[in-house]
Amino acid sequence: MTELATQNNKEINKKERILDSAEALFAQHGYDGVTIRQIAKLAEVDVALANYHFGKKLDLFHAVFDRRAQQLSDQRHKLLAAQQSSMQTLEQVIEAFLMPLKMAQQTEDPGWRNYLALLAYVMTSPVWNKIMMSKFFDKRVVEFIAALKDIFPNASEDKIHWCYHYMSGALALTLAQTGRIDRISNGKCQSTDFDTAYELMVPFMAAAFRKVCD
Amino acid sequence: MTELATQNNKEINKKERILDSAEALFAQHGYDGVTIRQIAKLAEVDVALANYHFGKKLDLFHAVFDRRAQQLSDQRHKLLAAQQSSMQTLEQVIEAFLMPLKMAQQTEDPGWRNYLALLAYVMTSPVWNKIMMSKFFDKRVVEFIAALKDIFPNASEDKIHWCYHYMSGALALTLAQTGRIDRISNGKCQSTDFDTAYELMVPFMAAAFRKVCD
DNA sequence: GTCTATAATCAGATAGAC
DNA sequence: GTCTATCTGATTATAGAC
Repeated sequence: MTELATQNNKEINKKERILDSAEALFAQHGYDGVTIRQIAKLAEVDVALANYHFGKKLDLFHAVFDRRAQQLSDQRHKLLAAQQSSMQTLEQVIEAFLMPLKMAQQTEDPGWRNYLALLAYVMTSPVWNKIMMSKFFDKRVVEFIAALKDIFPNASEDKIHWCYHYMSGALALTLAQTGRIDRISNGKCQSTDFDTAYELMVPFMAAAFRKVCD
Repeated sequence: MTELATQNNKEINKKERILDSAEALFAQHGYDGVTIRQIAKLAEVDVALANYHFGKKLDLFHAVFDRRAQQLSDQRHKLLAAQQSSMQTLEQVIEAFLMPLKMAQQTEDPGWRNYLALLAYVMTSPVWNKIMMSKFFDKRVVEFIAALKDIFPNASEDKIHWCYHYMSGALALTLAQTGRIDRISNGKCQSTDFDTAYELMVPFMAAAFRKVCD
């Protein structure tokens, strides 16, 4: 747990430290697997401070989720809109959808990696998905689906949606960083190798979409 | 919560009812999101009974996970071994890998659907994945990867592993039944439509594997 | 803003009667 | 096997001093 607290955390203000620590712990153990006390301990602040700044535990969870969601969603929107204005290849549309995540995951800030693991948790949870994903992300997915419809004007909507579902699952597992690919491949591949993860995902998904939607 | 308890549950013995209820609740809310008391209430048994039969909460969780894991793993092994003995197409190998899940999810028994949602929870959790997936499932994945290596003898191992990773993610999200595809497609697709989910997944994944591994 | 102290609740686990 | 009762500890949340 201590290794999650970076040295320079000490310089950031306490409110941000609470968000960072909550982000890291919620991503690892889920909402119910984390206590305010654990968060406060990791953030090296008093237990009562989380409540003072964010109110109830559930409010803190939402605050953590929302903090980077807007930023991510905006970036996605911008890239997808830029694509839609001109004729684009399937690969470019998929890349535009994945780019913000790839960028976020490759940044120096470990907070972004924690956040994306949290996003994976929310995406795959039957409970949280319904509550949280419609706030920021569903809109962007609808835009992505629209771009796909332009590329596959003759495909049935069902097929496009199912294809997106498969891609979304592959993406979620990548964000989650479970370490399973490391284990199964005997260390030949790493969950943290995002370069490869995104590089291969684009042709993989493009070929798959074409097969089903063309 | 009450709707999860089926009428005929009343006839099954209490030990099984505890497992069934724990399975349903753990799948929905995760390990930490469920209390022994909730499980007992749903199973309509006394709180102390769970402890009597299964010991600690963590032991109960393992008991739930293990109950159907062996069965699933055996079926997968049988189908993959049958495939490997003769030359097979990529589609057939993928289908052999998915078949046991498809069958389980399509059965009348809602317990199997709950179990597969639990499996998705374990697969996507950084914590539980490391503890639980190696017990039964990693071995079968290695067999599946071996079959893929036969089909793509010239592909680098890394690429095969990453492709499997994407498929595994798509599968996990399907098992999780989050209801997101229903929401995004405005009800045109359903998370519970496993016929379509598996029917489209085979050509989708086959084309994707070929693109990356050929 | 920060911390101490505490209230109120609820968790897991078990002892012991039947 | 089953249930009642209870112990122990932890948790959220907050009131109030500084």
